[in-house]
Amino acid sequence: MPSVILAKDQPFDLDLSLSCGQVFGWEREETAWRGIVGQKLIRIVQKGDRLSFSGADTGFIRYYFALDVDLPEILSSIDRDPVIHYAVSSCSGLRIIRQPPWECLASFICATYSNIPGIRKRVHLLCQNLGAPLSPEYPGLFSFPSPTAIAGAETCMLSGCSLGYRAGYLRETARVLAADTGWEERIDALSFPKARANLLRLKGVGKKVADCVLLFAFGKWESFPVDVWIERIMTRCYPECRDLRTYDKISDFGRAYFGKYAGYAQEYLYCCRTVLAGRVDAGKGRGGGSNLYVPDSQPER
DNA sequence: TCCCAGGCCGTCG
DNA sequence: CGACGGCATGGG
Repeated sequence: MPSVILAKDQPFDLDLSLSCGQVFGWEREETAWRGIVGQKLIRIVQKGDRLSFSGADTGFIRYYFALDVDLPEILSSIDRDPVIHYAVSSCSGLRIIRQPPWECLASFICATYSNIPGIRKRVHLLCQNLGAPLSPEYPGLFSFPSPTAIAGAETCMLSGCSLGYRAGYLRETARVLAADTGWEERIDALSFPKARANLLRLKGVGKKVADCVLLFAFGKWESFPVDVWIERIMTRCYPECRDLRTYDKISDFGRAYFGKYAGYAQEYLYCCRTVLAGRVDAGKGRGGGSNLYVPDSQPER
């Protein structure tokens, strides 16, 4: 089984990176993770500084998990107050994965107004219902369906993926992109704002989805997606955001404040969302209020 | 049972 | 612009 040894000064946490809500096509097996990326069926396990894997070559693994990125350098650039410092300290080794654009885009179209387990279910169903068999070696495992496969899917197959009202958006966007080979290269070559405007023309793609795709698939690390959790965290922990009520104002603040790696800051904050939003009790009891482990909600800086 | 979830779209001031 | 209702589904 091939493996890579992580550099001592380049932390990486596989579990954290795969379970933090940036990617939805991976599942835990007994000891390892199993993931479908493109046409690859990848298994990977981490033991300390050793990453052992199958189904892909070393170059792909290093690229996909962004092991070539100087993480400490990025984190030192965003670590500018007690709030983000808490998040950075709590999520050591979290890296932003480089996802294939279509899988990422389609996943986040399916992600709107849903929780993470629900998104994972939809992604899994899409693969099972509309994906291509990976190989005779892995019966029952299917790739993420291409735009063409989704555009041409029987309505009942698409509806059977628990997509709800998102099914129409996904199908329409799949239809447009199936006829637009080269869209990935085009987006990739554009600046962040132009790429964003381009993605916003697609059905089911609003600011949040566009920003997630730019961050998680196109390496536009200044992107600062704002979901309900990030909105809570920013308005609660950052006085400058106290009264900001629109998406763009919060996102623009995040980008201006954290700089060109604002997306990393966003992801670390998101990873600590229940604590930083003051909702440790969410789902049980009355929720809200507890400040366990939370740095001062109005940090002096 | 209830509330909420990595929101978007159409519409109306 | 900004605000607001509707939307389908599943998880806790």
